[in-house]
Amino acid sequence: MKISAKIDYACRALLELSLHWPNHEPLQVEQIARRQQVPAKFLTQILIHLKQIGYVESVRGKNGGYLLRKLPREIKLSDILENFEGETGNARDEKNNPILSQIWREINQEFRKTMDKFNFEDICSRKRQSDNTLTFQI
Amino acid sequence: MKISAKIDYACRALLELSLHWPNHEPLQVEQIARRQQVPAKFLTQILIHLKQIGYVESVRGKNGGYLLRKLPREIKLSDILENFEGETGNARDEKNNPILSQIWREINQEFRKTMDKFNFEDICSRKRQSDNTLTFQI
DNA sequence: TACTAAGACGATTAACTCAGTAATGATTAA
DNA sequence: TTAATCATTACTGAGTTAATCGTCTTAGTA
Repeated sequence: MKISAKIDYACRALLELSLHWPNHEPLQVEQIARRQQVPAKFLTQILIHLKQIGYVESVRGKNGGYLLRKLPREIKLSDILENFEGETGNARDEKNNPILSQIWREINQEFRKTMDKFNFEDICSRKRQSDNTLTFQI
Repeated sequence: MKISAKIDYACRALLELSLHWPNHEPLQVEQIARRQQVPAKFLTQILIHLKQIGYVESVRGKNGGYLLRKLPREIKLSDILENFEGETGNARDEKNNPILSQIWREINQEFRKTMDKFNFEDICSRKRQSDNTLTFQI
């Protein structure tokens, strides 16, 4: 079970934007990239994709940047994974080996259920909580 | 969640060998390939890998072929996935984003638990049962 | 015992995807 | 008008995937 850099980065960007929310000032690619240690140029591409699938909006020109287009609570990890990975099933053995095929489907469903449990409001809470803990420890 | 051709084919081969078990005649790559509709030469590589990680054994020379080296019940989908995918985690953000990192770990655990449920004895039963059903339907 | 065909073995390759860079264009606030 | 910023396209190198080719082993046999 591998999480590609792209998906990982997309989630980091959404986390950063969620932490920023509900502030209406757009957040620049450069800033997100710096805070989350992601290559900025690469992140640009990812944000464009996130925009196309409706999770963020962009403000062009000076003082532009990105903003969430949904409530953090409405964005789930499963959505992102599916949108970035494309088709989740494998049609390869649909015809030839229906049993295995069925098993992959069952596994996929379970997987999706797990991913559904994580939305960005919760992830933000966890982040804030862990930051507090850290502060106290220092 | 994508299942690569390699993993899919590996599972098909193991299914075929499990169905053949406990017969001690080795099963030829050519046969497995034909029955499961897998490119034979490619399957060879996969079987070599399965041999290296101890799931099958080979008999060389004429009348050679492959045999299971474990009981079907002892082979779980999770084993195969892990052995073929290599490392399951992503160390990318371990340092920078421990929260996301932790979440990926939790998801991975769930995933593993799901995959643990499937062993090849059960898959064989399902296969045999479905074949029977088909026969009755015809 | 030397030969031959069946069949495993392992190196190699072609195509593709992933991760990232670079260059250039379009848009807007100041 | 200019500087900041997103948008778009093309490119590249590394790594992976899917598949092939040629070689080595072995059983059977004349």
